[in-house]
Amino acid sequence: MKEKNSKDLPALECHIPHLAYDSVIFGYHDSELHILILEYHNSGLYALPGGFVKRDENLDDAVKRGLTERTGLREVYLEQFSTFGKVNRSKGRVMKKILEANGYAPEQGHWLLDRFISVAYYALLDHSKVTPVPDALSDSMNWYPVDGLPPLIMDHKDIVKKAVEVLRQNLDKKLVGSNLLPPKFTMRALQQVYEAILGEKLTRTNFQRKILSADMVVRHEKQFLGGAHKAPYLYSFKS
Amino acid sequence: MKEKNSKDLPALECHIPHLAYDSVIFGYHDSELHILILEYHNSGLYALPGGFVKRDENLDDAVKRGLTERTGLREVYLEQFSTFGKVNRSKGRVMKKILEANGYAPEQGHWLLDRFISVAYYALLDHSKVTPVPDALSDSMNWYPVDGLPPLIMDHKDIVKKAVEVLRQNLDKKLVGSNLLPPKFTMRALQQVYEAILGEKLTRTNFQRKILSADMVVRHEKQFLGGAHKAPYLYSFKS
DNA sequence: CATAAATGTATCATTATGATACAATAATAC
DNA sequence: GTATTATTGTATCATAATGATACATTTATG
Repeated sequence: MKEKNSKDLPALECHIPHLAYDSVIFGYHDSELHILILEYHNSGLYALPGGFVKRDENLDDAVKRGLTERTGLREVYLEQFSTFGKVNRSKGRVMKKILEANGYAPEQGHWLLDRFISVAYYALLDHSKVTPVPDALSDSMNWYPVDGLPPLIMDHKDIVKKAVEVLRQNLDKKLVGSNLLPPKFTMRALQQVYEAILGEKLTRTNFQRKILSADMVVRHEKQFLGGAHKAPYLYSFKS
Repeated sequence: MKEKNSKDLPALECHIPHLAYDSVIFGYHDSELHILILEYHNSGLYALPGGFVKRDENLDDAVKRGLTERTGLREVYLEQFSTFGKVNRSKGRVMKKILEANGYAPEQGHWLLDRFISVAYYALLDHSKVTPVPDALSDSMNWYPVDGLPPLIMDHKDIVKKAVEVLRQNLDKKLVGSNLLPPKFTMRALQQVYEAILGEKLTRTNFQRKILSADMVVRHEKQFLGGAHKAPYLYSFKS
């Protein structure tokens, strides 16, 4: 493979050095919570989708920009949850391997091989609306169940772990369910989302009582399709 | 005043550019929650104590280092709570004014006048153990009640607001009280800490029941001093 | 020694939560 | 058509958590 010029890589002049972001992008399908994971070209390395912050760009906007590029979606629910700043979290070695596997030969001291502090965000989105777009260095970006992730580079496993913890904590405070489901859904679907996030079974009747008494959903017409049983109502989130 | 040489300022070579931290240092006294605030020399400007991260230093360690320098304490309870990254949060103007008021004349484009992303931490400590040490640019560092802060530079007011929100959320999950009080304390003192943090009155008897049933404190001997009333027990936190 | 002030505990009412029961109903099998 | 089955929506009971109140206790003061 012909060596590519480093000029095709993100340029230091445009970006804040030593600063990156990583996104834990949650989606729900098949009764499981999933995350989007990048696979880098020719390297067998897996990572969270992330990126860099432009010098004249708000941190939040950089993350939104990356998210839109990778998923095709705008207006995604996004929350910053932690910043990872250990010296040894950055591995110049790993980054070099990824770049070389893509045909680049970054010179010694290239800014992408430096130490990076990473601000971590999680996103919640409707799995069915996403068309994953891998970045320039990656073969593919695919959904993996949270409990069945491939080995990830650097500290990305820790980042995911923390994201899940924070998501669980926020489950009752924020409208988590509303962002992972289509606009209308059954009570059963919502319960399965909660169970997937919490990793435990909930009692159906008490869950229903809790959701209804929390006054967070409105009830719509009944849904008549497939299932030898009473038709469930459809619900949607308020506001 | 003779102009000082910029070489006395923190050097770019040693530090990660565009990255800072700010600390919201909580202490409790006089039934109120207080924060340590710096007053810069000759400028009438007030700010949270903060600093920069060395190129070979863990982010957490940089914050601990700064905290020890400002308070004289080691082993302080410290928690990262948010990272502030808006482009317009940094004000080169303000930083320039502070430096000039200290006799420095930073050249155009000096790194301290750049845009900064700031990782915010809060600390909890025993007010009586602290000896505040202002930094090189500051006249003084003093305790201010959270509800009576002077006007702060840049977005420091937002940082404090967020810190208080997170502290309130964490109040029941983490051992907040144990870090703001001396090792032994009365139930009344603990209740006052809770009330100061939450900004609301609690029912004494129910608070006592809650703390005792949470199994977080051990009871010691009674305290016989000052007060025309039944002597209270002293308690201390477990673990 | 009576008083005032605050403490430690008990108890009642109310609310929230967990567990169980049961009628209603849409698709399927016959 | 009719019985069957799986799931839904709701009600209800028991238990736990929380809020409100009562009261005896005890320490310094006058």
